[in-house]
Amino acid sequence: MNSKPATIKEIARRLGISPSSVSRGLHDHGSIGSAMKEKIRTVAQELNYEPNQTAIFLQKGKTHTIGVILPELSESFFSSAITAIEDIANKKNYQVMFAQSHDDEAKEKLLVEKMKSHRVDGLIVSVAKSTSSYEHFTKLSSQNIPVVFFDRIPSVTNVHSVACDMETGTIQAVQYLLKKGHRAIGMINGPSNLLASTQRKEGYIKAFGSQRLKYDPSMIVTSDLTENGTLIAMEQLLIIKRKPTAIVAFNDYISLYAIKYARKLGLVINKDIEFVSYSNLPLIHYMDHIPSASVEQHPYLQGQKAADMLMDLLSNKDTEQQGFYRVIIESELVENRTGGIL
Amino acid sequence: MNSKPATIKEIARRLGISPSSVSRGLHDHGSIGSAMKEKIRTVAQELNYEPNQTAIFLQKGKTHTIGVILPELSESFFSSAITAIEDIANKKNYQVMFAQSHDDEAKEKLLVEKMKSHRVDGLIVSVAKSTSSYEHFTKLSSQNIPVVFFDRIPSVTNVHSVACDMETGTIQAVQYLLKKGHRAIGMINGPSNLLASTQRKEGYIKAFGSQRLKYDPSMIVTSDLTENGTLIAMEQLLIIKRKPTAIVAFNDYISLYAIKYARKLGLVINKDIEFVSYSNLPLIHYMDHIPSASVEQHPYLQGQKAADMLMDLLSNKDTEQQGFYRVIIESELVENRTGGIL
DNA sequence: ACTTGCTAAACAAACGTTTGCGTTCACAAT
DNA sequence: ATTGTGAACGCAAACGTTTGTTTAGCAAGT
Repeated sequence: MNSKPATIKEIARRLGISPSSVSRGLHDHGSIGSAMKEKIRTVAQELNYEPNQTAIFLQKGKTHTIGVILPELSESFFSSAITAIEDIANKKNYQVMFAQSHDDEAKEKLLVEKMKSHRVDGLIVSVAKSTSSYEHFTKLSSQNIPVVFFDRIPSVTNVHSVACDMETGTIQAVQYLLKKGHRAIGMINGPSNLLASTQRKEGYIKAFGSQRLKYDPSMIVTSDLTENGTLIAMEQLLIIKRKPTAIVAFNDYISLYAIKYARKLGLVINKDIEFVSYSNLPLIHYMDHIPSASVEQHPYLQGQKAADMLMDLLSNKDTEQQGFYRVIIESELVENRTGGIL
Repeated sequence: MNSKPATIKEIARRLGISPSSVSRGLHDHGSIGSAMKEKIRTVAQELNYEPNQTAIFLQKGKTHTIGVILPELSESFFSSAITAIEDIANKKNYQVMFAQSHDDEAKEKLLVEKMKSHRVDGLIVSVAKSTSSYEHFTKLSSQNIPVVFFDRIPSVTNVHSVACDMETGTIQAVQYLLKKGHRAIGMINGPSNLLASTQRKEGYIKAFGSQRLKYDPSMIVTSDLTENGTLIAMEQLLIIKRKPTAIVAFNDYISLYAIKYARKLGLVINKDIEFVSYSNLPLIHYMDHIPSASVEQHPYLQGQKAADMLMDLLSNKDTEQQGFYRVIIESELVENRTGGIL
């Protein structure tokens, strides 16, 4: 009952043969008699033999484990993404070792060290908001441990990455509103140091351009992504003489904050003012007053691509690395159906 | 740049001493000269030495890794719980290897095997809904790999577990409604094979008993936890001559389905009918029409206790096991503030 | 009878570390 | 001069596996 797990050695001892023969017998590997092979198999069965992976890891120098570091599991974006990563990894017989940085750069660095010392074969990372330097990652790559970034990717170019292009989705979103007849379209954008903010702004401008309309720069305001910052942004928008009849919000949360504020002012959603945002959170489906459309960022797909990329890097580890993978996923506007009674 | 990571052997070679001395030097372990110790340390620094955990794992027979298997990461309950587990584990220098069963028993079994072959030191599990046999887990325990169950725990007694007692929370919930003057209180319960359902029913009955009131058995109906099943349950409740003025719903989702239905019938929430449920999901805080209170199940705390328990089992692995840990956390009613404008 | 060639198995080294047990040496105590 | 003591280190085994290199045995070809 409390016996140590069976080993190859034990099997060898029982059969009076050498461990190496047992190993070969179990692997169809080298030269081994089919009679003996059978015997080995049956004894292995009897003893309930399972290979000790730690020994194999040491021997092969691989752990068949990939590390995943991401900011917050409670964000549904990331829980979808990691589910995808897990699925792919499992399919390829890899295990996932994961940890959350909680958007703390120091913690992130610590985790990278831990992962390294656990000898993960590769790493998938979505960096913390506060992360400003990337040496801890480049150190990994230089030690031949591939790193793939996704969604929140460093602004440097010499890394492998998967990300979603917000520009196309934004163009779709604005065109969607234009087609509906809106002309005064506000945008609540995020902090300007984020690539995602730049892309949203670009998309906004291009959408207007594509219809040969010109846009009002004062219609683009910035929120620090808190509820309060969003209220301030809304005030800025609603002060404009030509009041916006539609607003593109940075994400669904921002949208909900803004909607709440608009309703407080007595505005009727989708009548006086319409919202479009990003993320397409599941919680939307339980609510009455929601953005009429949302730009989907495909978290599952991003996770999938990132995992595929890492798997590819791992299997071609020996062959000389040439350049860096850089996958861009197109974001995509989807219309929302409310889950409420309205 | 692309060099193999430094090893103890390499350090030993450079200093012309034996690997064992290096090991001791790095660990303050056995007898080692302080001068030599210094030299060892500096060389280790220079070479950027990091111990190869896989070798240590093999040598020590421990991986300092715990496995976590749970049904769905996208449920906020579980993402909180695993965050707690991760926090505790990290504090004790353990890494987390995790996987989702997606409520599929076959997948769960597979995962257990994978975890075992990766030689996790212990396992924390919240079992899949469909899981009916537990041999795959008992096999682990018998191999001296401790297993701790949390939240969804097997109905057998010879396991370690952490769970939340729904009865006390239910008593609080019903008493809360009684105190508010409600007398016709409905309950939408879950499938009767769940322990959690039994506890809810018991709590309901006890709460009435404690006020020397008697309850109407037809007030307790069952939902299969889908939206449609919940509508049927609502119909059953609203058919009763003495219509319920308040309803205790199995969880927040059920509550939201029920609220949606009630509103469709023109009922005004918290006036014509009041809801109380379980889970205390974050999404509640964004909505207008919500249960006025919710029974908190303390996912973070459950994860914490489960991790603590496992850590304890791991550190006392050698000492003979006597009995099983069984921690019960009291559920607790918390009043909700709406995040909407109402 | 002697090389060849083949199969089936053993041998041994290796992966990187830890650790019990020696060994050596210097020096103090007898 | 002998013994004891302790410090500082080396040796070697061990963890469980894989894998390149023998070796042994045996049948077939010359």
